[in-house]
Amino acid sequence: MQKEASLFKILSDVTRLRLASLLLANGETCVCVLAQALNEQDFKISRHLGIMRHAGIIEARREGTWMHYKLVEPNSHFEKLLHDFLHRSLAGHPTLKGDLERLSMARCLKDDEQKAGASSRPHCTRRQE
Amino acid sequence: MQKEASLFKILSDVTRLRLASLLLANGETCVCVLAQALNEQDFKISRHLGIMRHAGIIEARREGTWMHYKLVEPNSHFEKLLHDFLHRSLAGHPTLKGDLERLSMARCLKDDEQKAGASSRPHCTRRQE
DNA sequence: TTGATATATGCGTATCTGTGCAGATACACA
DNA sequence: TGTGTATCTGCACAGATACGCATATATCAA
Repeated sequence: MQKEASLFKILSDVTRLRLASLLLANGETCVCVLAQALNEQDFKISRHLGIMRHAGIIEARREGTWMHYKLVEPNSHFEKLLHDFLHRSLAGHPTLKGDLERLSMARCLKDDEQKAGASSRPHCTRRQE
Repeated sequence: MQKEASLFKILSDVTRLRLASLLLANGETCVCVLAQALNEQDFKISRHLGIMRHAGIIEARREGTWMHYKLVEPNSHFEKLLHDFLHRSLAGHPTLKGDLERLSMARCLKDDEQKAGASSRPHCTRRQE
């Protein structure tokens, strides 16, 4: 039962739980977007994503300088039910709603460059864009 | 979302996850029975029960020298779904089956007294007894 | 190659966590 | 009151964890 306990440990940190909720609700998402959605430092998000990735619950896809993360498809009865549980129990959670709100306005470029260049460079691709 | 993460932290320890599974499957249970079911030292079980009790997920009832613990009735949507999830995902788990097997044979008295006195003293009450 | 952007990681630190042991506490009974 | 059983807890220790900072790596474009 150590495997199940380890999965709970991954979700026992608020930052990771918010990340898991976001990836569950938004699908594959870029690191910079996740950092802005959670309003946290890039390196902090990156570190937690690394922990989740090492645990095998998310996977990464590189696209240029951007890294996109998404939840791994459940490969056990327990993981399948865990996904369902998270989806049902956290949908509509105030924290998740706030994170999704910030996510919808997130851009990869720094703010000053956005104001100056007006998107002369490409943004990282996001779902539904 | 800190509250939800804290609940996951409670379940992130194997001993506590096994205890939660047992209480979910067996209902109110005595400490000595839980210790024998998990094949662990009494004080270790007691400490983890204390952590779970302090977290508000289990409650205690004293009966003489015996303490009986059971899961608190879920008082939120999240907790309700969590109970359902644990019930569905861990039912039939090999670890839980083994723990339930030992639980069914557990007695409160020390082994030597059992052999000698042949149950001249009462056992702690258990479900379905 | 140089510079810029995005992401990851090594390190030191402060804090938390689980464990085992010894001892304390609570209760029942004589 | 004293003894025995069941349960809990103070303590020290080893190991894990999250954090912030600085730096490293990877990729692209000029």
